[in-house]
Amino acid sequence: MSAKSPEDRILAAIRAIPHGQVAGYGEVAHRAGLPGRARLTARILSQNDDPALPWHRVLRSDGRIAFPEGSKAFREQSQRLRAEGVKVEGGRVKRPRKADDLDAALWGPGPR
DNA sequence: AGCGTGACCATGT
DNA sequence: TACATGGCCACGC
Repeated sequence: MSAKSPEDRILAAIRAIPHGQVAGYGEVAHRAGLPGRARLTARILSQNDDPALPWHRVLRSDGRIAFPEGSKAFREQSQRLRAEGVKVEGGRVKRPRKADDLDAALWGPGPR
């Protein structure tokens, strides 16, 4: 059967991140069935060459962009995130907490 | 085999 | 929130 390599799993986990949402490196690794391999995720992304991979949805665990502020990649990532409705301020991503998310679900873009 | 480096993380202060 | 420390794992020299 398909004995997938860790790389394939991580890539799949990243592709599984919904539009407008973000995830941490460790979180991605965990979802890929590789707990504790956050650095592996980072390395995969640095080596990836798939333009269809939503790498911009992957951030550090504290919601910060993993690039130095002002760098090219940094601007690229923040811009893409904003294009998906994610707020980015000071190199940090305002990620909706559960409570805020619930609020948004009730009063925000949802039905009614 | 040892050492340094890296798109990291959890914990403590 | 910011900084320091220890841990993790893969790669190159």
